[in-house]
Amino acid sequence: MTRQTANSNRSVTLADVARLAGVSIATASKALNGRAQVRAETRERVVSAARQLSFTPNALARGLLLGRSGTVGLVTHDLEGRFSIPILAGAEDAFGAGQMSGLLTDARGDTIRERYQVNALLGRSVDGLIVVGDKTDERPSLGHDLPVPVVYAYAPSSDPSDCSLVCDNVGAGRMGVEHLLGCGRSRIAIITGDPTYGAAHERVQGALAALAQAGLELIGGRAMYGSWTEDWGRGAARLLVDRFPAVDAILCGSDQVARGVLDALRERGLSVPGDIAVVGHDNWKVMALGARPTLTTIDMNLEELGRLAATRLVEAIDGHPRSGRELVTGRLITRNSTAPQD
Amino acid sequence: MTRQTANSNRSVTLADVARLAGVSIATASKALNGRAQVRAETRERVVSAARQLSFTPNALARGLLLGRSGTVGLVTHDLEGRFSIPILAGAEDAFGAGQMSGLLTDARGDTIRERYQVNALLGRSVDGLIVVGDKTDERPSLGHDLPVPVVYAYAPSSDPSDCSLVCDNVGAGRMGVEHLLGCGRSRIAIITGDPTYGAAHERVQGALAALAQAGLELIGGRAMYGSWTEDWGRGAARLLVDRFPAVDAILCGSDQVARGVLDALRERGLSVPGDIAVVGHDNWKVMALGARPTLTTIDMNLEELGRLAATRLVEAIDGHPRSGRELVTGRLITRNSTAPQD
DNA sequence: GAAAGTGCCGAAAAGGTTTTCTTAACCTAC
DNA sequence: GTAGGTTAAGAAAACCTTTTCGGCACTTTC
Repeated sequence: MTRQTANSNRSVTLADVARLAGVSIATASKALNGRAQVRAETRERVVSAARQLSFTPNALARGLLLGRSGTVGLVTHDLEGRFSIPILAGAEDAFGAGQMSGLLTDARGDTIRERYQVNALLGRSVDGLIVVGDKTDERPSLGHDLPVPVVYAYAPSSDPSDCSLVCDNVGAGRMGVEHLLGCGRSRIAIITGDPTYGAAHERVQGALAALAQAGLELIGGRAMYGSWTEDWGRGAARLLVDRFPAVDAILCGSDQVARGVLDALRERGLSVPGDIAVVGHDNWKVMALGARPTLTTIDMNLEELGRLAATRLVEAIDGHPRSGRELVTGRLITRNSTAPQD
Repeated sequence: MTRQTANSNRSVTLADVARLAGVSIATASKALNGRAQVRAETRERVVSAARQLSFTPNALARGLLLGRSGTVGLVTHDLEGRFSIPILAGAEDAFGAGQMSGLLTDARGDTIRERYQVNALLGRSVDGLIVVGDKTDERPSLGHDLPVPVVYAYAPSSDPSDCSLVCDNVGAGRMGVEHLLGCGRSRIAIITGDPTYGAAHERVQGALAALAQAGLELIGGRAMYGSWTEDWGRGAARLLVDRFPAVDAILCGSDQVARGVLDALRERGLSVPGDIAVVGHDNWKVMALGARPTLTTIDMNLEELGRLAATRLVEAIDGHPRSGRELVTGRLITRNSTAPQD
């Protein structure tokens, strides 16, 4: 049995196109890729043959030859997808439709696993890597002996010569306080989350700076740290209003915490924002929109961060790497918890 | 300048391993792949050479040759990642570490985009496709003229000869009611979500069947449809307890709805589960655990669904396709909203 | 009319791996 | 000692595309 038996399940190759167009494989390739040395009429013939056969070039063969696969590896530690999915979406946008695909793997916070995944991805000849963390704290670098560029998103690399994209937590804290000041509040308290998270401290730091600039002090003297839960938000809010009834605004470390705070305030008979204004952090839609009143919060612009990460990666792949940490500023989303908008 | 100049950024190939081990490329390949015709001592030498050079086979070259790339395409419509991320995780588990990688693309609910993504994935020689929907309603089939098998997850294909994996919504409804009956409740009402979602109806259908079996009728005579929001849950719960004060249990269509229901009941001074027991649906952790009391709910076993989807896909790739719809049953997670567990 | 130049096209190599087929070496049995 | 058999290893083809380089045919220029 010879090889030219009809092989229906084999996909159409460039050779098929060339045969149909009556040219060589080389010419067909040049015609389809817009290379110069092809007569217009020939090119036309090839293109129409390709269309007729609905030819799709084999990305594997091309990748093997060029040493570029047109794929990037995405190593995520955030299985909830709260951070990595918007980042992936942004990356897809930045790469341009169909030009680049993302190989997504999940390392589940495990360094060994991460190393393993990176190797698997390198074996697939990815052109670059984006590492997405699950918190904004520094993480160890993957090192510089990798054959492809790496961009760290959300969690920056501890090595300042790596390229990292992070949220501007300090700026976010500042932004929250400035908004509250602009709403006429001056007795501001902070209820935030887990003190082992750098993000919690950074946001507080920014808030304190803004307060200091306005010549104000934090109600209670210090931020209240706990956990990133509604439960803690409720408990902390009760404690706060009992000890400092004069408080007129609460800046929260996350939307979950803010949600708990809002519930506790309502149960204490305090009106929001009448008596106390509340600002959250994350713009986690289901939380912020389900809250009563709907929650003013800071959106970290994760899609933008993702787009930027992808852009930086493409630049690096094209031979123009950057290094250092780049801050992505958030934006305030005003809703009813600071300024009723009926 | 010759080619053998140290080329540090070029990765180590099988030829390098073979040279170090003092064998031919063919032998090296056979040794590393566990083929038979290699002497044990030779194999040992090759393996240690490979380890020494930290050799990783080039997946592109292998894929090109075998016609299998070792990647599967994941087309998702659920950018929130609420469904697709657990499914991806399950798939990764099922494929086995590093054996298969998932090329994730997001079609954003757009059929044109989906078609485009599928073609891009096929160009990358994926071995199969998993299509993840964003709701449990039927979706159009991708057709049977694709060169690779397709498995539909969460949203089944409208073509019954496709292989689809779906949640057992009917069973979930039944499960919820049976749990409530077991807790001694008999005056059960249903507050669910958007009536344009088949899932809403199916869960109701299962619940009604279980009620009928117990010789009971639904309080209010019919399920209350609205939207998948807390707002609706609150409003519906108020309406319900005003009109039917005797109700002693509410089965909710989602955790978000349940959350609203719980809030409204608490504000009406009704105790949960003392006066009224509440069951949710989804086991969306932040919702269910943040609720007061914590929410008994039905987990749809999405990881399991994902694992199963991946398993079915691998089977199909290996030449053993299945067709038809396969139900994945959920499991009840009991928390304090039906049975206090202090 | 010959030499130089130009425009198009095709042959072939390269990229890294797997598999088939061939060869070489060694052993067993008569 | 030779024929036949068995085992281990290597040579080469195949997968599909891109690019370089060579060559052919035709045009221009003196």
